[in-house]
Formats: sequence, C-alpha cells, structure tokens
Amino acid sequence: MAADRLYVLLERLGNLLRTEERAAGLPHGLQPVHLQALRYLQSCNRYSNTPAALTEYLGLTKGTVSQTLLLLEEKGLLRKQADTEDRRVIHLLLTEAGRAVLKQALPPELFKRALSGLPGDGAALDESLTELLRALQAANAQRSFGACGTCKHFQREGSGRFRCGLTQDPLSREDSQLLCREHEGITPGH
Amino acid sequence: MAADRLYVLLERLGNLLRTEERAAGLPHGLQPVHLQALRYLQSCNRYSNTPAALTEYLGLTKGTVSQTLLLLEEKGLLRKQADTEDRRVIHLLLTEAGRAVLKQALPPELFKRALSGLPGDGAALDESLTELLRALQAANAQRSFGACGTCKHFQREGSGRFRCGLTQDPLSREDSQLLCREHEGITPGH
DNA sequence: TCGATTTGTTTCGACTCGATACCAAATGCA
DNA sequence: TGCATTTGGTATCGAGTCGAAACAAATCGA
Repeated sequence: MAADRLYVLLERLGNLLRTEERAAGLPHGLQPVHLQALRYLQSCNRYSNTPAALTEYLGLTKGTVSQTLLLLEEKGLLRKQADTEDRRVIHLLLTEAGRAVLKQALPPELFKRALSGLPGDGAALDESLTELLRALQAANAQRSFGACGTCKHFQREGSGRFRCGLTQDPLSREDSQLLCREHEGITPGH
Repeated sequence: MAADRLYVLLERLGNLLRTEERAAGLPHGLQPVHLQALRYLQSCNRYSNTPAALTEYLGLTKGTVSQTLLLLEEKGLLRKQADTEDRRVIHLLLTEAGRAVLKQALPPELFKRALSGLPGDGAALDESLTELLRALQAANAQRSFGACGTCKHFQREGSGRFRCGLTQDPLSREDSQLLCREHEGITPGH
C-alpha cells in the first residue's frame, strides 16, 4: 500500500534530519529540540512567543518545555520578559547569541544541496507536504501555526497596512509573515 | 528561501509522526525507536536482519541499538539466532507477538486518512521524497536500504527466477521486495 | 601466526520526556 | 462580591534514549 511506503519515507527523512540537527547542535551543546525551539521563536509573532505556544508547536508537555527553556536561558540564547497585561504570561525573546546560533546551524548545507537536485527546486514537494501537514494537524486537533498573512482573520486595509480581525491590532508587512498560534486557514469554497 | 520552508515542513511532519508513534507504542510499553526497529526487521532480507544493519538503518550507535534489542527480546517481540557461518553475527527474527504489535500499531489510521486527501494518492509525493532521501543518503555516505529488486546487483534469470550478483544466491520473487543493506541504486545514464 | 578489523555487549553519564504536584493569576459564574 | 474553575508556568521524579568508551570474541590478512 502507498500509505506504508510514504510513512516509512517520512519517518526516515525525519530521522535523518534529527541526526543532522544533533550534529549541528553538538558544538553548542544543544539537542535537536533546542534548535527547533530557537527556530520557532525566531519566526513567530508577538502573540506566540510564550512557553504555552511553544508547547503546542512542539507537541510536548509544558513541563518538558519549561526545562528546555531553562537550559536555553542559562546558555544565554533567550531571555524572558513578563507580559504587561497578563502577569502569568512570559514572552520569550531570542538574544543576539541565540540568533547567531540559528544562523550558523540551520538548515544544514547538505540539505540545501540535496534539494537543488529536485525538479523545480521542490516547489511541488512543498505544496504536497503542506497539504499533508494541514490534514494531519486537523485530524489531531492541532493548531496549524501558519503565517499570519494566510489566516482567515487577516485583513487588508490599503497599501501595506493590515489588521488582525481577532485582536484588532494593526499589522506591518513583516508581521504578516510571522507564525501565529491563533492561525486558522481559509477554508476553500466559502 | 525554499530550502528553509521545506526543512521546517519535514521536521514538523517528522515530529508529528514521532508523537503518533509514541502514542501507538504506549499500550505496549514501546518507544518510537522500538517500533521502527520492528518494522525494519519485518521488511528486510536475510542478509540484513542483524544488529549492525539495523544500526546503520537507524543511524544510531551500536551500543544504543544493542539496548533496544535487549528490550525487544525481553518483551518477546523478537528472538536472536546465531549465524552458522560467522559466529560473531546474530540474526534477529520477529516472533508472532512482534508481528502482531506491528500489524496493530502502524501506520496510524490518521495518517492513512490524511493521505487520501492528496491528489493521486500521493504518488508524486512519494517520488519526490524518494529522490530527496536518496540525495541526502548519498551526501551522508549512508546506505540506501532499498528493495532488493531495484539494486544494481539484481539479475533476472527467467520467469520468476532471480539472482543476487553480489552473493550469487538465488532469489525468490518475495526476496526481491525486501530491503537489503547492500543495496546500491542503478545509476542512470550508464 | 599475530595484529587489525568486524560484530556485538556492557557500562556510564548527559539528556529528553511524561506524569504529577504545585503555585499564581485570570476568568466565569452565582 | 465571593469562590470555583481554568490557564500559564515551574519543580521534581523516574523511565528511557543516546553517545562514548571499554571490552570480548570471531574473522581476516599479511
């Protein structure tokens, strides 16, 4: 059956990437999950840089993520900032050192080269995988963590000016490209 | 850049599958890596069901794999059989219980359903991922672990009769579909 | 025959991860 | 307002993964 083949393929690719991530993080004393956390924090928006959001993104328990963050903070790769509105909430901000580690470590050079051999630079692959991920997340009742600009709450207000229909906050063009934990895809045919 | 997007996609899919595997293995007290080992042993040929081959397949160290096998043996999911030729070598054979666990656990139902939403049942996806995996394995100097029948040592000898050009062993039609650690893809254009 | 290589095991320590309990702040509800 | 519930985050514990290193045994090769 095709499902079996695809499952094994994705699993093996996942393992390979993990192995490479392990190697990439080793010189900094970081595990794969640490690099993933850093990368998420680099590309998420200001509503989504909290331990709770990261927990959902990684699909781990909050206790586990709390430990991860402790380590990253000790290494000086991120700092915590209390929220001014909700005093339970903490925002996670990458330091310069954190950004530097990411820049150096990801994505691995090998991966880029392997990709260049694919037809169309992997555009079709991108599309299929995106769809597959979307379906799996929906089946698991998981959030999609898509880019702000592709959300159903995203509103255009003229040239280069946007707004989030959920929070009513104005959004810049840069904002619109960041990942959001409240992201909901636009349901086609509606 | 497209490489970044694809990298993140594959990583997230990998994480999702791991999470599902974790859940699937939980009732049996198995970790993701245990299920992966069982699945490999189910689909590899008689040259490749050894600890060393499994170690290469999983990309772990032999010490780690040895621990994994100890656990699987204790649970009665596989048994070890000494090789008659080389007394250092041990063959790993799934028990009925091992096969039963696999049948029940993989691939997850959710995955199959998500897949059914893809155009062409994911045939194009399959092709792209296969190529990507091949490129990555080549870049990492890793073995491909492809199906025997797609190997450059595979020889046809008439209707339903085959032979391995490396070992000179005769091969059945079933053999030709199993994964082999000596597998080498046919280089196109030669 | 003797060293080098290969196959597999054992042991150790660092680390992940889930489970559980816990605390504080916010929210819902009467 | 008052109190239970929910939410966000932390701390602690134990099971288990994983790599590194040391080790034993069989095989290979000069």
